[in-house]
Amino acid sequence: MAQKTLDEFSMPKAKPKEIPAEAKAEAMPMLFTEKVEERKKQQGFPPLAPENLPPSYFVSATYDGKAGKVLIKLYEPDSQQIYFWYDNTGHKPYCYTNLSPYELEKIDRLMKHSGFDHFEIEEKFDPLSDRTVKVTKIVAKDPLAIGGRKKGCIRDIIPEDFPKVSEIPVANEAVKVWESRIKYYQSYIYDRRLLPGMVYEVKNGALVPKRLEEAEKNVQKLMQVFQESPSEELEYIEQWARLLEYPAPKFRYAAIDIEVCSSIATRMPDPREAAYPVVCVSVYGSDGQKRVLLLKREGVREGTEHLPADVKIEYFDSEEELLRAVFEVLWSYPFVVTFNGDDFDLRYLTHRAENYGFRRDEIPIEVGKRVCLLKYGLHIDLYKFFFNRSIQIYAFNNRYRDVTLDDVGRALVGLEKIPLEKGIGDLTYTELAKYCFRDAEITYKLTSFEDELVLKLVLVLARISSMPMEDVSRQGVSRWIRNFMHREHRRRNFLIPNAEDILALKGKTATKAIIKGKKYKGAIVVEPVPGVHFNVAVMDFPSLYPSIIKVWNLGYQSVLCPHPECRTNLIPDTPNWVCKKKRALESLLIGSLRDLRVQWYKTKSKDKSLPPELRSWYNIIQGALKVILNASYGVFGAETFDLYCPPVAEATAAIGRHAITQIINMAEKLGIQVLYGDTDSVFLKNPSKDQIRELEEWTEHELKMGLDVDKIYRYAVFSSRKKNYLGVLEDGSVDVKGLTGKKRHIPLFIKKAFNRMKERLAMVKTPADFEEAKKDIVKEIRDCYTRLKRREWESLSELAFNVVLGEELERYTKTTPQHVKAARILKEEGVELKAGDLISFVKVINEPHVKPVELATKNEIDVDKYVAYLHSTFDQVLDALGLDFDEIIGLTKLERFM
DNA sequence: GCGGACTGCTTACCT
DNA sequence: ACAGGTAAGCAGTCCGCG
Repeated sequence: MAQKTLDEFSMPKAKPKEIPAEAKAEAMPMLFTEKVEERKKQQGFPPLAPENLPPSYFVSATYDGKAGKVLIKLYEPDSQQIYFWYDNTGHKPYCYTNLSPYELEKIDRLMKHSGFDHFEIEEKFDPLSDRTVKVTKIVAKDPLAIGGRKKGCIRDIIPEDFPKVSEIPVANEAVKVWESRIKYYQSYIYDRRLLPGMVYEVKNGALVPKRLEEAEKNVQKLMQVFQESPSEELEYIEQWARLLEYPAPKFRYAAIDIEVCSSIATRMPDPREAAYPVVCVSVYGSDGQKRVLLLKREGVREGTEHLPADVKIEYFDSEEELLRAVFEVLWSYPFVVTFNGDDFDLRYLTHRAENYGFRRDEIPIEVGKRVCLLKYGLHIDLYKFFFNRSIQIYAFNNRYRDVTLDDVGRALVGLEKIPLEKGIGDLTYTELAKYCFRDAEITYKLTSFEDELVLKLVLVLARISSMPMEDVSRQGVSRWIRNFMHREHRRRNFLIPNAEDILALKGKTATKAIIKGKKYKGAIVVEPVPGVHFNVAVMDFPSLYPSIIKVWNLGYQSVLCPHPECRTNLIPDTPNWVCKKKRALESLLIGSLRDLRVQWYKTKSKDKSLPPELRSWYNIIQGALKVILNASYGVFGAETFDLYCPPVAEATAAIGRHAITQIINMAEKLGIQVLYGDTDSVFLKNPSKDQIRELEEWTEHELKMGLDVDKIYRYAVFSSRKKNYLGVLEDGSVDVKGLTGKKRHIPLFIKKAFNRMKERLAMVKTPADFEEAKKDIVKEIRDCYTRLKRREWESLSELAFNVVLGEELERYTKTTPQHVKAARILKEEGVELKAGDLISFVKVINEPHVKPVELATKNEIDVDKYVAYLHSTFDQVLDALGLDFDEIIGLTKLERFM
C-alpha cells in the first residue's frame, strides 16, 4: 500500500484549518465518514506494514482472533505512524504434557476437540529434576483451545480424562501439563526471540531486527568494563546491555480527558450505562494540537474565562458529532494517554457511542474486562502506571502520595486541577472548557516531562520484560520479572515449572518470623544508641539482596538442589543448602542486572561529560533497573509469583542477616562504635579513614560484596526507637526517617511545628551551636502549645488527621478505628466512599470523639488530645536533646501527677 | 461499673 | 498482589475490685 494514503489517514499537525470553529464542527461528520470510506475501500484497516518497512519500534503485540494470528504493532518514528505486522511464520499455540502421544490418543475429548491440531515429541531440560525429559507438545489451532475461559479446554481435559481411559489403574506419576497458562502472544515473542521495545524492519514481508551501529559501539564499550566477569555472566550482561543501549524514539501522542454531565453532582457516572451526555473533551497533542470540544446545550452561558490563545474551542450541535470528532483523534495517534481511561474515559465513550447505535467498526476502542485498548495505536493509562507501588516508591521516590491527577500533577509537574465549586452541569462553557483542558494538560505534561520519562521508562521495562508497552504500564513488577524469567527458560529450552511443583519439591520455610502471620524471618535492625552523635558515617551494601542472589547462586533450581554433593554448602542460619554445580537462572539474570546498574548505569547517569539527553536516558535506565532489583528478592516470597519459592526468599534474608552481623562484629573489632543499623546498613560513630578502608577491604574479601560509604552526617539524632532518626548532612539538608513528624496522617498544625524544628536543627554545625538551637526549639514548642490552648489556628483543616480508608467501609468488622467512625458519619451525609479514599477528621470533645473536618466547629475541638499528639511527636527528638516536653510547656514535676 | 494490663487491628513508615 | 520489621494509637477483652 502507498505511504501517501496512510499519511492522509492519520491527519496529524498537517494543515491548520482556516474555517471558523463552528463551521468546522458541522463539517466534521462528513469528513469522518470520508475517512472511514478511505480506510475501508482504498487502503483498508488495519494499516498493514508494507513489504518493506523502514526501521520501526516493536511497541505492542496481541492475538488477533479474527485473523487467527499474532499481531505486532510497529511504530515508525519518521512518519510517526503505527504499522501492523501479522505473523506469517505459521507459529501455533501449544502446551506440554508428560503423557505420550500413544496415551493421549486414547483421550476422546482431546482428539475430537475442534481446536486440536497435532502432537510433537520434544526433549526439554527440567530444571527441577536437573535432567533432560521427553515431553509431548500438544499443538492447537487457536489459543483458546489450550486454556480458554470456557470449560473443556485442553489443559483441563488431560488430567480429567486420562485417568479414566488409562489401562494402568494407578498411574505412577501424576499427569502433568506445562506452559498452558502463558499468554499466546508472549509465547510467540519468546519462541521467535523477539524483543519488544527494540527496532525492527520489515524486509520482503519478514520481521527482522535492525542493527544500529552507534548503539552496538556503546555495547562494546560497556563490555570492556566487564572484561573480568565470568564468561557465563558475560553472555547475560551483553544481552541486557543491547536492550538498554538502543535508543528510544521520539513519541507522538495525545492526552485526552472527557467530562460527563450527570444529574447527581457528587456521583461518578457509571461508564457501563453511559446514561449521561459527554459534554466536553480536551485533546492535548505532542504535535501541538490543543483542542476543547464542547457540546452545545440549552441554557448554558458562555462564561468569561480565558484559555490560552493556542487552544481551539469547538462547539458541537450534537453529541454524536462530538463523539465522532473524538474518535477521529483516537484513530490517528500512535499513543494516547489518559488518567483512568481504562475504567472511565474510553469505556464511557464506547458505551455512549453504542447507545447512539454506532457500528462496531466506527468505534476505535477495544473494551476489555479491565482495560480499554485502541484498535490503531496504544493506550497508556497513567493512573494504572502511577498506581504501581514500585513505580511510586522507587522510580518517583514517593514524591506523590495520592494517586490522583491533582496530587501526581502537583508533585511531578507542578500543575494542579482546577477546583470546582459547582457540578459539571452548572458550569459555563468557558469554565467547563478550562477545567477539562487543565486535566488534559496535566495528563500531557505527566507524559512529556523530563524528556518523555514515563514513555521511555515503559519502553525500557518492555525491553527488560519482553512485554508489550501496554501490558508493562498496567501490570506489576512481579509480572515483569516473571516474563523475563520465562523468556530465558524458553531460550535455553527449559521446561517452565508449575508453581505447585516448585512448592512441593522445595517446600516451605524453616525459620520463624518475628511478626505473627509472616512466613519466615527477615532482616536485622540494630538497637540504636540514643543521643546526638557528630560525624556519623553510614555504610551500606548497594543492592544487598540482588548481590546475595548473585554471589550465593540463589534460585529455585539451586536451593535444595537434587545433588548429594551440594548438601554441605549450607546457607547460614537455615538447614538448607545451595547448589555448587550449576548456576541458577535467577542468579545470572538478577546478578547481571545488578552489576550493570552499579558499575555502568549509575555512574553514566551522573557523568557530566555526557550530553544531557544521554545522561537523562541513562538515568531512566538506572531507575528502571532499580525498580526491578528492589523487587527481585521479594517476589520469591510472594505466593502470586509464578516461580514462588519460599526457601529462596528465606535464604536471601538469612544471608543478609549473616552479612550485617559480621560487619558489625568486624567494625567493633576495629574499634568503631556502631550506633545503628538496618538490613543492609551500619551507622558508624566518627570512624577514621583507615578504619573505613579496612572494613571495606575485609568485606570485599570475606563476603565478596562491596560495602560503600553512602553518606556522612554532620550529626545524627537517635531516640531509643528503631527506624526513627534524624540526620543532618554536610550540606545542611536533613534526613528524617520514621518520625511521627513526617507521617502523612498527622495534622498540618503539628507537621509545621515539626518542620520548623527541623529547619532549626539543620543550622547546627557544632556541639556548641546546639545550646542556641535548643532555646529556639523550646520557644517554638511553647508557642505552639499556647496557640493550641487559645484555639488560635488558621483553619480547622490544619487540625485534620488524614487517614486512608484501607478497606470498603462494611469490611471493618473486628474494630472500628477512628477514621472509619468519621467515614461512617460522612456516609450518613450522603458522601460516597470507597477503599483508598483519604478521610480527614478532627478530634472533638463529645462522643464518638471524632468528626469529619467539614462538619466540625472550632469550639468542639478536644485541645488536650492535640497537646498529647504534639507531645509524642516531639518526644522522639527531645529526649535525645535532653529536653522534656512537660517542662517546656511549664508544668512542674508535681503538676504532671495531677 | 470502672480502670489497668493485655492483645489485636490498623495505618504509616524503613530497608 | 515483591518481602519482613517497627512504631503508634486505638478498640476490645479480661480481670480484679470486698
